[in-house]
Amino acid sequence: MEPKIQETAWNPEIEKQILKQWEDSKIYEFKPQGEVFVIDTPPPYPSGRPWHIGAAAHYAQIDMIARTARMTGKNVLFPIGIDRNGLPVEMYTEKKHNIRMHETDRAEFLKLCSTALDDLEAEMIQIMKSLGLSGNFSEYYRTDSEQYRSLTQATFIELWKKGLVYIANRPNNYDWVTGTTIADAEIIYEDIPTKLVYMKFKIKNSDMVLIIASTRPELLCACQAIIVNPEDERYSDIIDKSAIIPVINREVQIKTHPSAEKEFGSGAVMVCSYGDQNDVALFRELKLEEIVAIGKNGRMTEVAGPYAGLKVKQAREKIIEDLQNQNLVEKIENINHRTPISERSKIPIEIIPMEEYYLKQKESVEKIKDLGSKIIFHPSMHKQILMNWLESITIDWPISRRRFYGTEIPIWYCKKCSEPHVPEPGKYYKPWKDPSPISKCTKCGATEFVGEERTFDTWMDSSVSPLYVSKYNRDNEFFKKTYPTTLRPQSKDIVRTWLYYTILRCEQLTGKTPWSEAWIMGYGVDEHGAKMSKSKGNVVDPLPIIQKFGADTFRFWSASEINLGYDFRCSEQKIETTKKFLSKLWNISRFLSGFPIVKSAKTTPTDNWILSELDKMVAECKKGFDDYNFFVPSTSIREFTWNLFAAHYIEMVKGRAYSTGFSEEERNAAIFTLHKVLSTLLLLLAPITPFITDYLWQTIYSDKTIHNEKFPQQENHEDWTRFTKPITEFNSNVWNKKKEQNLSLKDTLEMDIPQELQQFAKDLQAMHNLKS
RNA sequence: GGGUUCAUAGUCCAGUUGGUUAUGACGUCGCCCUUACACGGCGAAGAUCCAGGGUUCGAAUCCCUGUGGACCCA
Repeated sequence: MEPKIQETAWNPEIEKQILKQWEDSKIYEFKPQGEVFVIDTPPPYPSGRPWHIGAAAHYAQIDMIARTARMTGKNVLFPIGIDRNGLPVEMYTEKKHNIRMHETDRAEFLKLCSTALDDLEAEMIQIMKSLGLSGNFSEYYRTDSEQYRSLTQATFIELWKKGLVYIANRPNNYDWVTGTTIADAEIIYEDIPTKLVYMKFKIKNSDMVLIIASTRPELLCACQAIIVNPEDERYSDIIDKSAIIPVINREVQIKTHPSAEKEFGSGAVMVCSYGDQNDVALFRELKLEEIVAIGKNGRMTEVAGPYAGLKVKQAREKIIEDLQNQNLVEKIENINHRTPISERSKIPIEIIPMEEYYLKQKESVEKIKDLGSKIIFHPSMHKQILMNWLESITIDWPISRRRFYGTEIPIWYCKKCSEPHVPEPGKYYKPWKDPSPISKCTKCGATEFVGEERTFDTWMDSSVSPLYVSKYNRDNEFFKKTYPTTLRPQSKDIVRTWLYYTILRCEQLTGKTPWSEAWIMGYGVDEHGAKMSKSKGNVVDPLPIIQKFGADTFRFWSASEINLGYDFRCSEQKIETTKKFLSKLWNISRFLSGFPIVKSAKTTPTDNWILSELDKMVAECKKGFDDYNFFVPSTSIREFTWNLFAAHYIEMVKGRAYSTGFSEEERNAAIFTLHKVLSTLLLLLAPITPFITDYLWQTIYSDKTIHNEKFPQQENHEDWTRFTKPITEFNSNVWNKKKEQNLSLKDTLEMDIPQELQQFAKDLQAMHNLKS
């Protein structure tokens, strides 16, 4: 019989035809009936080229989850989305066009951002498709679409009406050159040479002088406390006493706090509003009253007295001069200070109190701990990241940003009394340019309004993704069937942000957890274990790799390289060697495709042995699939296929399958078993390598796709695995003997079969051409 | 500074509730066209299981201390 497969190697070009077949037959379409499985897919952010290979591997794995669920008989909703809100595209656009956001017309700037995103998005979608993702591409969503943004706004309005949003004046990172609050993510740190000034503070009612070192003497006027380490014996006498601020001549109290390092400067630290983030924390903790010494224009305010109106740097020089003139400086050291710099304007940021909107979260913490404890984490250890974060929440969530490319905060203020008004939910509002939908102020009755200009923190959008995919507020029937969703897959670095904020928001809106399971992945790092970055030049572009080796190779590499929750290494060489396994599978199939399909047979001991090993492997794989850990099935399938099935079983039954010296019944048993093993392997591999398995399945076993099949179940065979070791060792012995005697493998050899392997004797003799 | 996590051949990785000789792959070296596969087969070399201490009849595995790395937060 001619083999149905002729080619000697799998050709990844065939993937394109299979992809088209899947698309045409719509085999992955979601039906909201029966048991549903809803994935809250992370919408990737198109922040630049190339797309991170770790992200591509991540999506390959999410697809394996979707396919695993389908093969257990579930209807799977696997949405595809693109995240398009936020800072990176603004920075990308500024750089690309050499413009500044706040100096550009807002509508014009938004258009430039949108175009930039379109280009990057097109490439991402193409990669996702060619990876074979079985997601819903026909209605992929964008987080900057009218529909998505109106959901973000509607959920905000809902929370506003519940009284969960408030305005507060709190310290924020501020870039006075571009005139905007900036997020922590926009801050870079640089070592900048600066003067560390040792200043003399007099202790009240005493002759003692306390030396305090600071790089920010211009903030003396905003000093509200002095702290020393509680274990610092040098200062134990002056705790709770008052010191006189030099030049300013105001009293402040001396307190103890463990954050004062004995070794830095003199060990005593002045706490000013605000020199750095530590000051912010201390002001909050010690309940100090802030003094705003620096204005939004980057100049000293009136509280600075003679220094008012000077720029920070000028004020610093002037006050050092004055201190020296009054003999209040002990010494000045030139040091390199790790200084927070605004990434865009490259100037040191200032921390200035700003009025922003906050979403209440402190009062939800206990509720979220409770919900969080019920969510199943894969792997379970990463639940700890969430729990630790919940322990450390001390302030509410600032949600307003002075940015352009984000969802607008839907608020209009009365021109007369400034009362804020939110519109009716359901529409997408742009208060910075739309006419007010509010006609009359509810407080003073005035009829003129001014729109809010700020946008939301981008996590405000991202945190409603489960509500968006399950059509909250859009299709109640659909929502009831699909929410809470089943699974959130994401990477571990954003547990504290995306995962946490999603639980918070969904709890506030629906009272329920957004998903029952969370699947947390590590990062893709380079082949030496270092983080990939453009500046290091170690970024691996996934696109040429997928084109060169095919999606299945990439996917199998991803499955067998990534142990759930741990970081994984990306190297082209490793991906290349993975391809060999697909070759092996291909050639096994090619061999088997020459034999007829046998539905049942009376199996021999050799057959029972491999079927028993197969059964063990099926059980092993099931464990991995249940935990969405594809490392487990991919490695156990590879080992079984290569080291037992191909190396030993196929060799043992080749003679029998070709029927040389065996009965028809024995022959059928071999062919039956070969097909039984191969078809099981294809089904188990289908979620991991969907292309090659579908091709082989349709060539050998069926005229239908493999992707509507169910997983094979464990059959609880009689356990023959105790023979594995003796069989493989015996084969090895024979091969070694022939090698020692310089024999070819097909030459005859005189050798006895050991007693324990007697029941396999006929196959073994045929395999090695043994004579006893 | 707080937290999470990791440490096993040149490289990557497995190792269930402690139990004979520590798994597999890549790479290296040697031999081999054998009625699926040279993108293959067979064989070989290669490990103080990070260090120190403890528990135990017995530790890669459990406990403590330390060292080094990665990441998150401050």
